[in-house]
Amino acid sequence: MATLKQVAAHAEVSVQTVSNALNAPHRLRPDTLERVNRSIELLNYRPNRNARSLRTSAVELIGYCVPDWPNQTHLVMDQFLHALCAAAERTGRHILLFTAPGGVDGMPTYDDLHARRLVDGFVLSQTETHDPRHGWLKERKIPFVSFGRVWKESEQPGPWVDVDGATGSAAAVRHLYETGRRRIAFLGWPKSSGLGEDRAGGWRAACQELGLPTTGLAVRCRQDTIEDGARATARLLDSGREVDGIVALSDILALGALRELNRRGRTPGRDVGVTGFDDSPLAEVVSPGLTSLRQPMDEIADELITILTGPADGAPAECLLQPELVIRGSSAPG
Amino acid sequence: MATLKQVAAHAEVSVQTVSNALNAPHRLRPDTLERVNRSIELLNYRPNRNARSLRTSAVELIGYCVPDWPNQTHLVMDQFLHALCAAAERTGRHILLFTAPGGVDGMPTYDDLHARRLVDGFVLSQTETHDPRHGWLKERKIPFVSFGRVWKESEQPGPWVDVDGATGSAAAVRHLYETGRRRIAFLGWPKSSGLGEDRAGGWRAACQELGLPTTGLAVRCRQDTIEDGARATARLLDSGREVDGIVALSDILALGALRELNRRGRTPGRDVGVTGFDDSPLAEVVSPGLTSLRQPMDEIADELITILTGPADGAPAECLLQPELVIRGSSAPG
DNA sequence: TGCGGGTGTTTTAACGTTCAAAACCCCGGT
DNA sequence: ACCGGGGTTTTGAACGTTAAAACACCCGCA
Repeated sequence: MATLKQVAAHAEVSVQTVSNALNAPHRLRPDTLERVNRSIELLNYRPNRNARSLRTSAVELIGYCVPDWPNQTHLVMDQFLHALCAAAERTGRHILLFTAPGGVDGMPTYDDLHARRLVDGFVLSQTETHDPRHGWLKERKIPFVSFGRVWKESEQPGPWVDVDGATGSAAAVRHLYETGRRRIAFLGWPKSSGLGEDRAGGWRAACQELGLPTTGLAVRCRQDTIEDGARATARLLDSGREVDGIVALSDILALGALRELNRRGRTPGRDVGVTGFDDSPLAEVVSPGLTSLRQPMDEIADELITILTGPADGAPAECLLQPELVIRGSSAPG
Repeated sequence: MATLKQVAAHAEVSVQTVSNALNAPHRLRPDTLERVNRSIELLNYRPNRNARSLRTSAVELIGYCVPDWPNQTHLVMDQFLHALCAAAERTGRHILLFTAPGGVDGMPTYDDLHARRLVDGFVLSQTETHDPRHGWLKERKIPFVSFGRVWKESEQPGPWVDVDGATGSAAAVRHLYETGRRRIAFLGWPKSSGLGEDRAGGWRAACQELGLPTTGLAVRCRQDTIEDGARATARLLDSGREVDGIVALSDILALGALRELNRRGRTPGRDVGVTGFDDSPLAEVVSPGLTSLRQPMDEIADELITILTGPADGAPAECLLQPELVIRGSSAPG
């Protein structure tokens, strides 16, 4: 494996000159640059990242804790990781994966990775209500950025990127309205979920704006399963409220709605419009296709990396992105 | 951030002694060790991994290329990544993610990561028939191990870990047999898929062993979608072959089967037994639950890491693990 | 002719660690 | 008193890179 020294010897210049050829080529005379580059090429030289990091004390690695998947099935995690990776690479960085216990118990792991200089900073996701990780990291001045807001805090402890769930479900409501629906229900999670309340709020606001009823039309599911989604849908249909549209807080719940509708011989799309959230791979693969709100993963990842690697000046960066309604058969005009 | 030097000064020993306290404590007199450890603790010292790697030229990082998800929905990728991470950490290593073009076009990326000493080696997955990556890496003596065999090669170009698909689907067949099924069909992929043929072979062998018919009972789906699975199931049911069991090559195809059965008013489990493959999160979340073959992710990950980080002696290690049949409602006795 | 000011290149030192070898210490045996 | 030797600690050098200072050279100008 060639080193700077060998390249320098071959090109008959000093080591530093070769280093400059790579990091500050404008400093070299064109002919020297040319000669050095030829030697680099010829010897197939690749800078040793460890030596570089040791000297500059920047490892260009970003830590991401791969979650434990206790309750939620996170169907878009692969999309997220791919986007995050790609975004990191666009800035010459990479993603380092690790595992850690949830909540505050995992923080020593974060600290350790940072202290031993395995990573420069962290991207957090799976943010939970009152998530303690943000405050902990901020206190210790460990660089991080969060995908997802810390709900129920007066002040966000650090920079974040998030998707506007309220506007998203409002868009879903308006879309169903445009396809002729007038009694649009909401399938959600327990009130303790900040993310859930955000999306529920959008549904309610849009309904009120359009003069649609909301009373008795919001149902909460304990778990994010097809089963619970189906049960909630059954309750709605049995309530006699003539529901003709369902905005679900997740694709999984929406699948439950589709199943229950099918079971009762009502055709999703034609009889009842249904929308999901996240545009997981499933949305495309079921039939009829599930109308869903796509999270703009590439933008999210780009913003995360930009914020994390940008100048760490004063005010923490905050970025709210809009989801995109992907229309499929489940919301076809009735 | 404390360094060896500072710890040494504090403990009034040489730098090397502190290093030894960490890497070869048996060389120190107990009282010295004690004193050094106290200083380490007090100064909250953490060894700098970059300096260490520079000296020892081992980075303890393993590269994993996060796939592009063109066609297949890889629902168990998160499980795999979590297991891989955990296994790596058990040996003091970590996983570094990166993206690369598919096939041979991506190889320069692998080479680069290795040459610049960002990783020690690679874990490959998503192995395809005639996958060129294995040969390429082997030729250049870049350490790697593959999750998945390279199908259709006389000789496997390098170490691998894989799950025994043949035995897996045979187990599914036997299970359906035990629950009273006698006409068991197979939902598969095109013949070009090595993995598909492996699983199909197991189904055929088990049926023959049990004296069950197979003619006309294997159906191939172009794509791994619920839609295609449903269509294939429809064809089977229309063929007049009195199918009472379906072994599907993937959970997605199995979901298609469940849907088609429901559509025709036939209850999965009671009327027709259905099994899937991979035990993806969906299997648990649908109703009735989908009987499926769980890949032993923790074992797989452990073997991958063991092989990759073990002694690189002569014969390439090969390891075939058994999937586990997870029984749920979709195969309840009729 | 000598001097200031670029421009391009080299020298020196350092980043934090580990390896190899040398030095030191203490003890028992001659 | 001297030597040998095992256990413990220190010394010196090296891993491959970059920042900063030093140097050499050329040019224009007084």
